[in-house]
Amino acid sequence: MIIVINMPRKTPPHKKVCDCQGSRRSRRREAILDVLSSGEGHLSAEQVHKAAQKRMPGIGIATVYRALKCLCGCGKVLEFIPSDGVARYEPGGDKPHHDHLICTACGCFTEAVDPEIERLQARLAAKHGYAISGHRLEIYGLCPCCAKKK
Amino acid sequence: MIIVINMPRKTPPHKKVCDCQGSRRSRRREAILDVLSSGEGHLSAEQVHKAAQKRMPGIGIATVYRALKCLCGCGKVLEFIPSDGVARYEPGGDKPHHDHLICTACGCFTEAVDPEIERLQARLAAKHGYAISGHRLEIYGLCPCCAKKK
DNA sequence: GTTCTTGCAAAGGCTTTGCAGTTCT
DNA sequence: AGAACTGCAAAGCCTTTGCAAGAAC
Repeated sequence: MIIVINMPRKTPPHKKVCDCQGSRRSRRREAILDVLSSGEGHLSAEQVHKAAQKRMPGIGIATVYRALKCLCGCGKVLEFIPSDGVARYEPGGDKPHHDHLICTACGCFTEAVDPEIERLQARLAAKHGYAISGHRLEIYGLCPCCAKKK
Repeated sequence: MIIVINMPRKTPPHKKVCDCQGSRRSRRREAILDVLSSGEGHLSAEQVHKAAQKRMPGIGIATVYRALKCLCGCGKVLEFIPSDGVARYEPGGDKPHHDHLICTACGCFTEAVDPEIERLQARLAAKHGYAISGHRLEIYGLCPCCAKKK
């Protein structure tokens, strides 16, 4: 099974993010995790923040970012960064790997996976001498709803 | 043939970028295009700027960004945004579509393409009712050089 | 009491934009 | 002349960080 790995972002690795951190019970983190678990997924940090504020008024955006980093480190949340450069978050861990179909009209995300593609990716990597550790596939187009409207 | 399309970035579409613009002969734009054509490709805007300064001392970063946008609009340059969120540029137009293998150790880019994967992507999109307009595939791992070093 | 977490405000990195001056046609 | 291009500095967006206060263990 292939795990999606994002390119290293700006965060330098000298400041540990979630080795033993993120372990304390905290209402905000629980709220954030709850937002992602019960929500539609693929939320931006800002969207997570807004949703979390309904459950935890006063929660700050910095807390959201920090919690998301921790939760990503623990594997409880998955971060993925599409080509608009804005990170999206979804509940992780138990969820199997998947790629994304992204609607260029409404911006919605659909999860999809094709085992054959996964296999061929591994083959392609091997062909170029790469020791594959992850991948990211995004397919852009019109979702069924938006295609119908046109 | 599938063309890679990036998600819309922040630039709102009300300000036209390259309909009839970018047409004037300009030493800076020629320098920028030259950098990309003769260089190794996959350069960030900052790298393009640095290289362009050698040919055109005093050229500003804003000029580089504006020129790149124009050149992308004209198809002379391709922009692609990997998961670190920093745009990379490569000469476009005549070049056939390709995906990228990205080394997680040294950050180098390798171009690759597998027609079968392209086909399966189209199939996957169709299966979900998507009218596909583009895609982006990045495979992460250790490049042959870096793998050998470990 | 020690360590982790939080809010706020400030800063960071990449990119875009306003403006006045310059260059091209 | 008129439109496009340019450099500079300022601003924008998303994200991270320093700090002092608060909460968890």
